[in-house]
Amino acid sequence: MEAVTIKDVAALAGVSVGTASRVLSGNPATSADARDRVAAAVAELDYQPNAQARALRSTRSNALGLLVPDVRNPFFADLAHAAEQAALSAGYVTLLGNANERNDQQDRYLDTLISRRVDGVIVAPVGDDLGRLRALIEREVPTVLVDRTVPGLDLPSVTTDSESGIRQAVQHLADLGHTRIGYISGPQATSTGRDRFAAFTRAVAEAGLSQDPELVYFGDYQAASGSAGVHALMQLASPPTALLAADSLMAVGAISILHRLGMRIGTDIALVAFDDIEWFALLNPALSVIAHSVEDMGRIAVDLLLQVIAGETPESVVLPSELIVRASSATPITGTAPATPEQRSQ
Amino acid sequence: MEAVTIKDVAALAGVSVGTASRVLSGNPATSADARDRVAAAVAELDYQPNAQARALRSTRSNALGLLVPDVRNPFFADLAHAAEQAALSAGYVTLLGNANERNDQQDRYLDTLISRRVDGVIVAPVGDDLGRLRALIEREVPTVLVDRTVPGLDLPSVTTDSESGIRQAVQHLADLGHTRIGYISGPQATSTGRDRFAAFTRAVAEAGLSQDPELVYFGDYQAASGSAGVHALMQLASPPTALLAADSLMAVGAISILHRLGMRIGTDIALVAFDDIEWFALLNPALSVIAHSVEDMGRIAVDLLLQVIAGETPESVVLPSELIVRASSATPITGTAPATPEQRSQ
DNA sequence: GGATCCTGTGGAATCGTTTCCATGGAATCG
DNA sequence: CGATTCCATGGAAACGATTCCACAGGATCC
Repeated sequence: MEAVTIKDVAALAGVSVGTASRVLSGNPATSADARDRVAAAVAELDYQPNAQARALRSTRSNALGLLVPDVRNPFFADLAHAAEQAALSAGYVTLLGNANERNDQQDRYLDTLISRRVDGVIVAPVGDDLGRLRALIEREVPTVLVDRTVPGLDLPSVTTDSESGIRQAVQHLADLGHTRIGYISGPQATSTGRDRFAAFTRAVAEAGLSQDPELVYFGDYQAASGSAGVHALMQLASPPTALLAADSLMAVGAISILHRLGMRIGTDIALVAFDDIEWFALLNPALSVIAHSVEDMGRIAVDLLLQVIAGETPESVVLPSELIVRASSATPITGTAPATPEQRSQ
Repeated sequence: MEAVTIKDVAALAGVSVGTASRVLSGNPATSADARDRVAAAVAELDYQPNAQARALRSTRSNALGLLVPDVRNPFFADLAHAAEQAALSAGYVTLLGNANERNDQQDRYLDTLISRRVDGVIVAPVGDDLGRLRALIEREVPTVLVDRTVPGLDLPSVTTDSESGIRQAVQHLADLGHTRIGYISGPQATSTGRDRFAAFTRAVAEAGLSQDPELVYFGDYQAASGSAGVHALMQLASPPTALLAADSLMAVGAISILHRLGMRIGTDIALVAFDDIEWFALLNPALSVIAHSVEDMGRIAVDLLLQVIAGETPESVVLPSELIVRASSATPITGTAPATPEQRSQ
C-alpha cells in the first residue's frame, strides 16, 4: 500500500516526531506555531494515524466487540444497529461478530476479540455454555451481557423482564375465552428460554387455564422449530385455541405453517409473539406482540460497558415488556366477526 | 488488564522469543522439541497473541471492512451475514460499519477502516458522492463495491442485473391486463436507482403500456417514501392499477398505507417488490418479488476482494434477477376471484 | 578429512506510535 | 541581576510481535 507515517508529517512540518504526536493527540504542551505547521502537513499528506501502532503503545484500541447469536434475526440486527450507533458517538468502533447460534463460533470470535485487545465486549450469549467467556473474566476484559445471561457469570447485564408482558398476554387471551394456550418455548439452555417459560407457567396457573404439559413445545428460536411446534400442537386430541411464540423467528415459522394448514389467524386461532418487529404490524391480520425496546437495550448496554471500562461496577438493568394487542388475537373465542378493519378479507 | 506476551511463553518454554514466534507462526524451521515445549507453555498460560503488534510488524491485519448503508434493512443484514461468514472461513474477521444512508457517516467509517489498516474493504456506497472513497484508491487499499457502483470509480464490483427481473415483472403485469403501472423508484443518486428506473422505462415502452411520467414517484429507499409514493400515485386523476416498488423497505411502506387506505392488495391493486425478503412470502396475500441472491452477492464480494488482495484484477460480476409471482399480483385486472388459496379471506 | 551445506537457534532490528526524560531559552521572582 | 519556574521541544525508550542475520553443530560431499 502506502506509507505516510507520523515521521513524514514531522519532517514536512519541520518538527520532531514527539512534537507531531503531541499536536495530534491534543497535548496542551504545544505551541500555536507547531500546531499550525503540523495541521498543514497532515492536510497536505492526508495522513491517517496507524491505529495498530497507537493501540500497541497506549493499550487502548477504541474498539468494542459485539457478539450476537444471529445477525439475520431482526431483533439482533436492530440491537447491533442501536449498540453500534451508541458506541460510535462515544468514539468507539464496533467489531461485530456473529455466532450463528453456535458455541464454537462464539468461542472463536471471543478469542479474536481478545487477540485484537478490544477495550470491551458486549455479548448476547448463545447458551449456558461458558466456553471462552471464562477467558474474558480471567483477563478482566470489561464485559457486559445483553438480552441473555449465563448462570455462574456474574457480570453486568441488560435484560428484559418477560414476566409482565407474558402475564398480560396470557390474561388477555384468557379474557377472550381461551382456556388452552399452546406455548412455543425457547430452548431451556438460554436464560430467556427459561424465564419466559417460567413466566408462562405461572401466568397460566394464575389465570386458571389448562396446565396440560402437552401444550408446551420446546423450540430453538429458529423459524423451523416454530413450524414444528405448530405441527405438534395441532395434532393433539384437544389442540390449543391460542398460541404464544417465545420469539419472532419461531412466530414466523408458526405463521408460515398456519397458512399452509389453511387456519385463519385471529379467527381460527389466536397468535401472540414475543419481540416487536416492525413489519409484524403489516401482516394480515396484524400480529399481537409482547414488545420491549431494543434501542434502549443496545444503548444501555454500551452505557454500562463504558462504565465498566471506566472502572466502575454498574448495576444490571432490567427493561420492561408490554403487550400490544392487534388483530391476531382480538377476536373472542366464540365470535368470528373481525374486530378491526385490518382483519377483513383482502 | 493482564500481560501475557510471547516473552512469557518463550521464558516458560525455555526458548528465545524468535523461536517461540517461529513455532507460533508455523515456520518449518523448528524442532519437534521446541514445538512441544512452546505448545505446552501456550496452553499453560492461555496465551493469545496481540493482533496489533502482529499487524504492525507484518503489515497484514487479517481484518476486512464491510460498509453498508443500513444494517436494519434486511437485504443488507443478509448481505452482512453472508460476507461475514465467507470472510470468516477465509480467516478474516469483519469490521462492520453502518453508514445510516449518510455520506458523512460513510466517510467517517472509511477513515476508521484506513486507520485500522484493514486488508481490504467491501463497500455498498450510500450514493454517488465519492468523499473518502478517493482515499481508498490513493492508498491502493484493496476495495470491492457491492450492490451499488459509483460513476468514476473503476473498481471490481458485484451487482444485480435489474433489467431481466424488471422486464419480467412488467410483462407479467401487462399479461394480467394492467396498462398503467405505478413505479416507486429509488433515488437517482444511486446506481441501482438509475438502473432500475431505466429498465422500467424500457420495459414499459416495449410492452406498449402507459409512459405517463406521473406514474413514477422518486423515493429514497426508506419505508416512509414508499408510503408517500402510494399516496401521490393514488391521487392521480387516473391512478395506476399495479405498483412496482424498487426495494423492500419502500414496499413495506407501500403495503402499510395501502392497508390504511382500505385497498386490497392483489385484488384492488397489484404489487411487486424488488428484493426477496424471507417474510414477504408470509404476507397475506404473499408478495410477488423480483429476487436476486444476496448470499451469492456476499460470498462473491469476499471472493473478489481476496483476489484483489492477492494482487489480481478480477472481473466484475453481475448476478441475475428473476420474477417470483405470488398472490399480490396474480389476479387479472378484470377478475376479482382469488387466484390462489393464500389469497382468500382470513 | 577438510570444505560445504543444511537446520535450528538466539539476538537484534524493525514496524509506527506514545510517553518519559533532559534540555535550552524565555519569563518570573525576590 | 542571578536564581527559579515554566514551556515547548528533541531524542530515545517502550509496546509485542515478526523477520533478518549470524552462528553453532551435525550431516554430506568430493
